[in-house]
Amino acid sequence: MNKDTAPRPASSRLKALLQKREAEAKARQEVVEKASEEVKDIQAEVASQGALNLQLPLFPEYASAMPHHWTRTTLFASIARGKRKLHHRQQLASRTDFTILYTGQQLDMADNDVFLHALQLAQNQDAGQVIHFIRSKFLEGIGRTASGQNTYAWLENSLRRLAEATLFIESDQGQGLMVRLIKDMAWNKKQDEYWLALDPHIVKFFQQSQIAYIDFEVRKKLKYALSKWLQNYACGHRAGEHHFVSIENLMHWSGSTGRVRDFAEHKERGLRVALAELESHGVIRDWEIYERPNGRKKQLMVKWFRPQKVKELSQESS
DNA sequence: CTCCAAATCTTGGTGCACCG
DNA sequence: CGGTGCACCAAGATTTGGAG
Repeated sequence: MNKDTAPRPASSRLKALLQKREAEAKARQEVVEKASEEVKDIQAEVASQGALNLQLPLFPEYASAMPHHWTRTTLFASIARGKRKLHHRQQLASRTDFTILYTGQQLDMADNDVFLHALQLAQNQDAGQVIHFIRSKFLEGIGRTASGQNTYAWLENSLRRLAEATLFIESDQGQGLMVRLIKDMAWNKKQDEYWLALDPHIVKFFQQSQIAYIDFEVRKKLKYALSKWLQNYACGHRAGEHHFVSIENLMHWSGSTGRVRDFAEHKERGLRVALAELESHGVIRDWEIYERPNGRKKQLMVKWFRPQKVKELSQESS
C-alpha cells in the first residue's frame, strides 16, 4: 500500500474496479465468441474437405497427367533392368524449390505407366474412390500385349511398389505433406478382379493449375524408358516455347548415375536416342545438344522446341 | 484368357586403348 | 593427363512358342 497516492473512498474505488473488470470480461467474451465462430468456420471447411468433395479433374482425351513438380524429380527413374534400389528416406534429386523424401523400392518408368493409367481410370471421380479393373485390360491400357504369369506378376509387383512408396513432400515455403501413391488395394485372384484407391491427398496436387498432360497414345509407342521420362519432363513445361536445360541436371533428375558424356553422346542409347524418338512422335522438335561456357569448364546443354498440338502431329504420322 | 519355361533383349554401368 | 570412342558386362524384364 502506498500512502502517497490519494486513496479514494473504498466503496467508489471498488465500484470503479468492478466496472473495469466487467468491461474487460465483456470484451473477452466478445473475443471468445468471435473466435469460436471462426473456429466453427474452419471446422466446417475442414469437414467439407474431410468429406473429400475433391475430384480428380477430367483429363484431355487419351491423356494422363502428372504435377509439374513431379516431372522434374527422379521419383520415377529411367533405370536399367535389375538396377532397382531400395530407398530409405532418400532425398530424391529435384529442383531446389521442392524436396521429396522417399521410402520404398525405386520406381521405374514402367511403374510410372501403371500409376498414370491408374490416374486415367480415376479421373473425374471423387478423390480416393475405389477403382475396379481387370488385369488384362489394365495391361492393354499401358500398351503391354504379352500375357502370362510373368506379366501379371510384374503388374502385381508394380502395384505393390506404388502402394509401398511413401513420400514426404515439402515446398520451399515449408508446406509439407505425406502421401502414398496408392492408398488402398484389394484383389480377388479367382475372379480376376482388382480394386485400388489413390491417396486423396494426391488429388490436391491436381487441383492446382500446374499439371503436365501426358499423351498416352504417344507414350505407348515410346520404346525407351528415358523417352518416357523426357516426355513427362517436356510436358511439364510450356508448349510453344523452346526449353533449355543442362544435361547434367537432366541426367540426375532422370535417375541416371553414369557418366554425363555417355548420357549425352552415346549413339545407340541415352539422351540422343530418346530425343530422336520423341521428335519422331512429334512431342518435341528442333532439339540440339550444345556447349555453354561455365567458368573454366564448358557445360553441356540441350534445347528443344515443344509444339502446341502434339495430338495432331501424332495423328498425321500414324 | 491363362499358364509355363526358355531364349532373347534392354540399358545403365565399366574398363581400356587411343589420341592430342 | 584429360577427354573419347567403343566393346563388353550384369541380370532381370520381356518376348516367344506352345499348350490347357
